[in-house]
This record gives sequence, C-alpha cells and structure tokens, in this order.
Amino acid sequence: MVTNEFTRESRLLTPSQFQSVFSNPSRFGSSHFTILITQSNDDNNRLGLAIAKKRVKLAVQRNRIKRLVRESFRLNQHQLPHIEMVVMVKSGIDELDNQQINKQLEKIWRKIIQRHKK
RNA sequence: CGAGUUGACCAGACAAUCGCUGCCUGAUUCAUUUUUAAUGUUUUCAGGGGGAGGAAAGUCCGGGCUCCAAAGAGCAGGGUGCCAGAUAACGUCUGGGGGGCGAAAGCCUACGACAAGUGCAGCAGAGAGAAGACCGCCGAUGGCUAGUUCACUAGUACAGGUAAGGGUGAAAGGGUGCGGUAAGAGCGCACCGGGCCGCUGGCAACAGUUGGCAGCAGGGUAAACUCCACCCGGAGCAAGACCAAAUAGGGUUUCAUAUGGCGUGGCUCGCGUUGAAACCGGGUAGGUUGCUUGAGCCUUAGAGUGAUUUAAGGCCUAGACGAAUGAUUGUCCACGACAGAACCCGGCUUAUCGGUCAACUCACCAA
RNA sequence: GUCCUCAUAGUUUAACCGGAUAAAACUGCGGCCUCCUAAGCCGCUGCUCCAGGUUCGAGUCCUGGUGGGGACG
Repeated sequence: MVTNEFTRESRLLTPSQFQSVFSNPSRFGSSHFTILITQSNDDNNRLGLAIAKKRVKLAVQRNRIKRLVRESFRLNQHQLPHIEMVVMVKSGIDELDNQQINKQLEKIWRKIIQRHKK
C-alpha cells in the first residue's frame, strides 16, 4: 500500500541531522535550486528546507516556496531512493510562479532517480 | 442624480481529489498499579468540529507578565508640554479653547515660559537690541559770511536737530488721519490694535467688556542652553521555572570581616553575594513548561455631548517550534492589492486592488 | 524574535557652536607633455539615503520612512 503522507519522520528535525547532510553531500541543481543529498540510514526519505532570508525577503514568499517543495516531495517520495536531502534556494526564485517551480522540482527528482540507478 | 467630507464593515466565492496541525469522541497498542478496572510525556486508525491580519509589518510609544531586593532614597539622564476628561497606561483617544485652510460639511495644528539668566543672527546695511544719521529733510538755537530799517533779514550747511520718505535685510522699536513743528516725532488729539487692573461668563484654557489706568512697552529664536509643571528603576519569553546525558561550575554549618571584588540603569547610598574548613549533593546538550480565558468578543438596557463605563444574558474564537491554513483541476464574477501569528494586549506610523453601508455639506431639478 | 549601530563624489574619510563656494586622497574620463607607456600638470564628475517640519537659513536640530552592518540560544 502506498500512501502520500508527510509525517515528522520524513523530515530533518535537529541541527545534528542537518550537519550529517552538509558534511558529505552530493549536489544537484537547477537555475533556482540547490539540493544536497546523502544516503539514508533507514527506509525513510527525509527532507530539510534551508531558505535564507537573504535570498527571499518576504515571509509570504518563503512560506509559499516551502509549501510547494513539501507538496512535490510528498507526491514523489516513493519513487525516490532512500536518501536524506536539504533543499536550498537561490535568489530570484520569488519571481517564479507555482507551475514553473513545480516543473523544476520534477526535473530534479528525475535526475536523482537516474543517477541512483547507475 | 452630480461634486465632496467623515465614520464603520468586508478582504474572491463554490465544488472535487490529495495532504499538514493540534483539540474532542470512539476503538486499538504499550507501560504502571491490587485481579474486575483505572491512569497516561505511549502507538496506530476512524469520525467530528477549529486553524493567520487589517495591518499579523515597522519596533515608534504605553501596559501586563517574569527575573534582578519587596523596586527603596538622592544625583545624573530621558520623555511629555493650551485646558478638562477617558483609561491599566500612553507621546493614544474624546470634548472644549486659541491659531490657520476651505464656499460649506469638515480638516490641520510640538500650542508652557525669551518681563529669571546666558547665548545666537553669516552676507548686506549707517544701525541687529532699551539701536541707528548713508541718502534725504531741517538748520528754530549757536557759529560763519553778506546786507542794514542794527533787540532785524538773507545766505552757508560748521556745530547740531530729525526716525516722516528712500535704501539694506528674513527681521529696523504700534497703524491711519488731523493738529503741531525749523524739520520731525504719541509731542497732542480721534479711531483701530495691544498692555495692566477690575468686573461678567466658564471647573479651566480662554472669551467678553458701554469700567478704570498709563501714550504704548526690551522684536525673533527654547525641534539653542535653560527655567517651570508632570512622568519615568533596569532588563527582557533567547525573561523565567521544572526534568535531566557527558563534564565538573554549586548548597548547609562554623570561622574569617579587606569596606575591597562581583551582581542590577550611569553614579552614590542601600541590598544580595564572596575567602577558608567540614559535610551534603548539584545541572550544560536535549526535553517539558511559560502558551493562551483575555484590561476578551457579541446582544440588550442604563449613565454621559463623547472617549468610555455599569448591569444582565450568551460565546470560547490559532497556539506552531527546521515552524501548521496548502496544491491541482473545474465553474462564476467586479479578474483578486498589501502581505504570514511566534508571550499577550492598548495605540501610533507605514504598505494596500477594490467593494458595501450610514451620516452630513454644496449645486441642480421637482414639489 | 529581541536589542544595538551606521548612511556625504565610484571608494575611503573631512566640514567648528546651524551661516551660504560641501573639502581632501585614490580611481575613472578628456586634454597637455612623450616616438609610446609610466610619472607630472590642467580640467570634469554631487538631489549630502528619502519625505515632511523647526529656523531668515539645515549635511548638521526634530519626526516618520528606506537600506546596510552587528550582538544574543
């Protein structure tokens, strides 16, 4: 049975968890995203978000981006391998609309899946 | 109906699918206790109902709350500034007064005191403060020159007089008119304006005055120092409290007593704390709590011009913590602005697509 | 989230107690000199972050805003 839930177990919660990703990452990117991933220790995928105030000024826009990333991750998580990832953004992303952001994310997921099969 | 003013309210709607969060109910799992059963910082599932704003923002004021001593005395420092009231409090609000703008409704207003003292005003200008003679006017009086009717007249502009006029400047020591004079001048008078004293109205700010007094007055600047009146202790939920890994900072008793060091705004006082020995146990990472029922909202009635307040009845309306309200699709319309709670309230300020309602003013038309 | 600070040529600093032309160095551009470059010399470049207010007068004083920098678990 496949559910599209997004619980606390699918997130990075503590600073130490974030550190483990930052210490040994492989990078993926697009024009407005940078994604760091490492192999997960158990069966869960974990997502962490790092959206700097410097990159996106307004709180409304930051929230919007976080929601879109989570939503996309939620819908695609079962296709991904068991990894821990941190999503970072580049400046200018707040000028994109929802459809453009979703397209970019889907591209990245495909890249990650392909890379992992090799 | 047109132009405008003020106040209040709303902040796309509906449906389907997939998700997030904590609350309630029921079931389930686990743990503990004395078996039936109860409890819960346990696990999972189902159902129900709730889930960002008018500014949540800037952090500009004011409170609550918490710790520092229970927040205390003095100095320093800061704030406010017409009057009265409202309030928990305010730099906010309400009403009133003065001043300004507008045809009106109405709007704006840091608006105490330069007659307590000190300071400032470049350049220009003669002079910038109880002033001043550059041009001008006069030259009565005194001087000089001339005349002769010799106790006078004319001229000169030397002494000097003069604040009317010109000119300088942001600003030049009441205004207009008449009299007056050598020319002038509140020098005198009339009116206007202002001052002091009184009276009347008002709680007061202030207003009025057909009353009296003195010709009239030292202008501006206090968002210059200052004076006067009133107010303010400091930090902040990363405050603080509790449970507690690693590591090694503490409490009690006795002794000691520098008036030092540290803790609290800047200082002084004051207060707390300290150094040694013995005994006993303590608390960073992390977690829990503080955390939402509150100066709360709605309705009705009373008091008040109003801000507001009193009473009765009803309601519970976000509490997250790597941070919840979303995404996709469809339909409709006026095609959706500014923008996201983080301890909580009262304000102010700033950003903002539009829409609805009420009251009032002016103009036009009709009666 | 809370608490502090700063803003002047392209950059780094000045400008007294508010007083009229906002000063200096480096850089940039144009010119002179030189066969060319460097050096040297001359000239140019400003809404004092923005908007109001106080004052006769504001870079300076007051109020509101904008933008940057920093500290605290």
